[in-house]
Amino acid sequence: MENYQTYFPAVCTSSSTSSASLDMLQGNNNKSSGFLELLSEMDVPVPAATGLNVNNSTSSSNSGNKKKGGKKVRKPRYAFQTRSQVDILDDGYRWRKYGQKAVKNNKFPRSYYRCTHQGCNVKKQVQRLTKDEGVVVTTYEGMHSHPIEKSTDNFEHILSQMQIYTSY
DNA sequence: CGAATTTGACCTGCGC
DNA sequence: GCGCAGGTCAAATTCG
Repeated sequence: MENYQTYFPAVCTSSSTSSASLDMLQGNNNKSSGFLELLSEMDVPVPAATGLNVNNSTSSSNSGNKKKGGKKVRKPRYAFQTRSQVDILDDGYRWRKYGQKAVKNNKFPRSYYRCTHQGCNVKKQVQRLTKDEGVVVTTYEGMHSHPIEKSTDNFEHILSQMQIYTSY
């Protein structure tokens, strides 16, 4: 649950900015200092652990027994703002897309990904700024509890790939 | 043939 | 209470 800096070590060296929300990223506060911005974690109200609410009309007569420990679970979210032409920033894990929705302020839809590893409920969403087509905001949610499926050698390739797209 | 993606429907939280 | 916006699921489809 510690740092996710292992994702982009070369990038995370940038100073952590003040706690900014996604709304600021959407065009309001535009402080594009470098080519990447790391957002701090922020508390997000999470309904349940896995949140598997079956919306079945059949036998969905729940007595309303919702588990609540009383402790507000804050889910850390890490947002990366990247300059890239491609939305698929492969960080070494396998992701399965489970949704895509259009955002109000954005022309481009937001993609929702989920880690395919069993028991790993890490979520990721990719959003593109309507103002700058080349800017992609990747938000990670949760933490991985398993090794990367790909070799780190490939990771270097990814980094170089990012730089290639970045240099444009 | 299996796994991943697509896409519409559905649910929930929030504001008015 | 209703409507909007965001988030998720699940059946069908496509790709390897």
